[in-house]
Amino acid sequence: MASASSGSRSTGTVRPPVPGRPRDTSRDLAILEATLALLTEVGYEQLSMEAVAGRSGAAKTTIYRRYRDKAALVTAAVEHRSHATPPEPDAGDLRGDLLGLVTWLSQQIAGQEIGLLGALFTGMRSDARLAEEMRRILRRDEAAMTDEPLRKAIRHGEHLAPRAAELFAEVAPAIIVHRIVIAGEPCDEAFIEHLVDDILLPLLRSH
Amino acid sequence: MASASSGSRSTGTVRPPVPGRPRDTSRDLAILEATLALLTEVGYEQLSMEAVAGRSGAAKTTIYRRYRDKAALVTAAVEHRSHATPPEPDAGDLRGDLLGLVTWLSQQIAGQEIGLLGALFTGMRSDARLAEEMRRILRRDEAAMTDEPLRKAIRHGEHLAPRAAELFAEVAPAIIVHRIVIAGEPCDEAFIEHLVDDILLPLLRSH
Amino acid sequence: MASASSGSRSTGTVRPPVPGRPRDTSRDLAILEATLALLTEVGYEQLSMEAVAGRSGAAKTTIYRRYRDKAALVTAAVEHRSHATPPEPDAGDLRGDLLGLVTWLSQQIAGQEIGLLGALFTGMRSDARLAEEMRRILRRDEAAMTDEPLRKAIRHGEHLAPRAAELFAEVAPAIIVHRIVIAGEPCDEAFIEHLVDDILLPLLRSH
Amino acid sequence: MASASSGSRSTGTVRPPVPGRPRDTSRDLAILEATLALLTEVGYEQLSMEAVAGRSGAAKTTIYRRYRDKAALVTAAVEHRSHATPPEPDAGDLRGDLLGLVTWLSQQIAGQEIGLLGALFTGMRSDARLAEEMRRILRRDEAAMTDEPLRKAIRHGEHLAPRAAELFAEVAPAIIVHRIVIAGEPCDEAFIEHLVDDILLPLLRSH
DNA sequence: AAATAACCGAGACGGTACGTCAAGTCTTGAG
DNA sequence: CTCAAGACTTGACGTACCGTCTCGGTTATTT
Repeated sequence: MASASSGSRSTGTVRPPVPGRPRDTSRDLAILEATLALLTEVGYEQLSMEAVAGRSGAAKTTIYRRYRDKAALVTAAVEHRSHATPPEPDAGDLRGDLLGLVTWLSQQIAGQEIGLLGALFTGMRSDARLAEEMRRILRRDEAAMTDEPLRKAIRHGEHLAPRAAELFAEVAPAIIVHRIVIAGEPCDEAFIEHLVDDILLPLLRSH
Repeated sequence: MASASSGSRSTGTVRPPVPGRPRDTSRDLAILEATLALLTEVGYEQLSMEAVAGRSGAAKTTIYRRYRDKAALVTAAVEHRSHATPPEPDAGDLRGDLLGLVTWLSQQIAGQEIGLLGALFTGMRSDARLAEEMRRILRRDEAAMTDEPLRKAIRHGEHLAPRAAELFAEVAPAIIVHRIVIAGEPCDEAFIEHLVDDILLPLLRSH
Repeated sequence: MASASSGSRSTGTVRPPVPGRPRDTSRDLAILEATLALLTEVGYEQLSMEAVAGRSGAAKTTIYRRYRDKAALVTAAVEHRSHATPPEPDAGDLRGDLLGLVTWLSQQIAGQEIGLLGALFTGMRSDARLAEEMRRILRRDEAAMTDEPLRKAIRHGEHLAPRAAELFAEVAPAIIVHRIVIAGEPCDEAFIEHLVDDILLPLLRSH
Repeated sequence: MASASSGSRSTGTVRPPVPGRPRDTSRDLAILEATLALLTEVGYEQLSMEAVAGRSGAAKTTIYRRYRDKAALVTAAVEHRSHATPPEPDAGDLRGDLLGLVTWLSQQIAGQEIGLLGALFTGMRSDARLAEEMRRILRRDEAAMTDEPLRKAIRHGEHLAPRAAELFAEVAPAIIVHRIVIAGEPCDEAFIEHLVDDILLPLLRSH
């Protein structure tokens, strides 16, 4: 990858000391945070490497040493952002848990995933490897936001469809993303109730 | 509309004789077709006005006289493309009809909608009006591809959920787009059967 | 050459009207004059295309459309500068005429040729064609400054060496350039008298 | 001097024992030879410190510890190169001796001096002290190549102009450099004969 | 023997300028 | 007024070197 995930994380043994001046980790942080800020402010298209350099106080070369191009930079920035943890299901019944989970999920998608989708579209053609990397992040995030939380939500032994968690992970994010991007409408309370009552609950309860 | 065109097309009355050389309608066609071809070949980001001008044989001026920028051009080009008509349901049973419809639908999305999504992401920040236009097209197309066909498919009086057609139109395209874009996997036969058997049929039959 | 000397200058007939917007000649002028000014101020090495663009008010692309690189630009700028005309010999005797001519010649070389020599050294390796062009200018200028003036100076029928004019053109500029560049000393009155009395006159009068 | 080196090499007295690891003299040699090689290959302008470091196997730090910048490095490299000794005059007559001397001289200039001239042009504006240093080397070399050899050549008591040696040292290198740099033509046999017969001999014999 | 100090390689760092590309605007001559 | 052609300004791209600055590690002399 552009940014070394370096590996060798758990060898336990001494790592062979790389020669030369080590990278300044404070630069990494400044670059990624400037990228995230600009991504939120102006979107993927309008985000320029020049602006990232300016805001982060790093030279352009310092950025390019780490990330081969804009798409890689944005990927890393999104990868780096703090991972929000889903809320604990606490409503006591499945419908309440689902409402809470879907509400939180739609906020996460609206706030964070949209920027990454721009990078995905741009990089898709020119760099398949990079596109795959972005997809990996998106999938991992969606899984984290849906899979485990749902298993908790259905702990009450309700009589649900087999593979209910997988179904939820497949359907809920798809419909939320579709609404935000294609429909261009916010995920308000009415929509979330509709999603839970008319789609998710019938689906999960079907056998 | 982005395109100033439209004007005076079928008023029936005398059109005020505009002075000067009239627009060459063959240019319109050449421009839009070059745009569509390039959109398919290289994607939205890599599509350059320069290349459209070169391939269509039109001058850049001629393009900008019609479309104020790249996003508007792509919007018009997608708007212009020939509208495919959904297949007639002919399997005799609901599952067979759904399989046929979903197969055709996923091909349409994979082939045509993806290009427009790039324009949508680009234009979203800079031009809300344009984004809305692109969404209008996407919504209209999805509706055309789902609403009417489904009504035909359920003509047999099966015992379906109320508003089954709306549900289908909301769920099916969302999941297909999500699979293509986020998962990056093709909509092959196995996936389509899964979509129909595990998601759509349970959902439509729930009451 | 990078800049079209275009030719067709004396065809007398209509020149086939090239399509497209013609180049803005005011840009040519501004670019060349900014180049000359900067060349004088900071020298060849420190002259940057960026600075030329800034001072001339032209975009970098406008410069690169005309001149493929810095060396070509400087060549054109020096080519463009106003050609000074040598003084009329009016001293009445050969020595006086030579003193006047050499004085003027050394001023020209000190003021104008030095900048071009930097471009010559830079371009020599990377672009033989360009180097040849610069040499052509240098030779032409030196010839104009030495050949014709000397013929006038020796009009009195003095008993000079055959090919005296060629000898002068070969020796005088060489020694002047050498003094300025290698010795790094100015061509003051004492040096000029030395050059005329100890080198040029003996040489021209030898038979 | 640019290089702080030199010091204390043959004073015979005790040199104040500087603490710390002494400089690795093998590095000096590698750096200077890499510089000379690159200077010949690509010329002054294209010679980069990075390339010198790469070829010499030395780190950039090690170079900059010795030479403050490119011009100083090149100066030192040219200073360091082996000094060729002029051929003994052995033709028996003045013309033959001059032909031999000028032939050798033009080879030296073509092979070694040209590179230094690039450094001279570059450094002239930015660092007068450095330019003066380069001029010192050039002058010293030219003097070594012309002064002493000529005195030997004219040992036969020929009837020559007073200060003939100085005249030769002033005229011959100037014309050779001029031909190579400005005319861009090689110093072949015909030119050398012309230089000796039409310029040097008449000049030296004039009284 | 230890401490100190300068050396060395490697390479990261903030910069400047490069030469290129595409965007969107402007200007010509011809129709 | 339209068209093709192409010049124009603007702004960002990604690259190459510049000269400086850490690093880990290596010799030397001095305590």
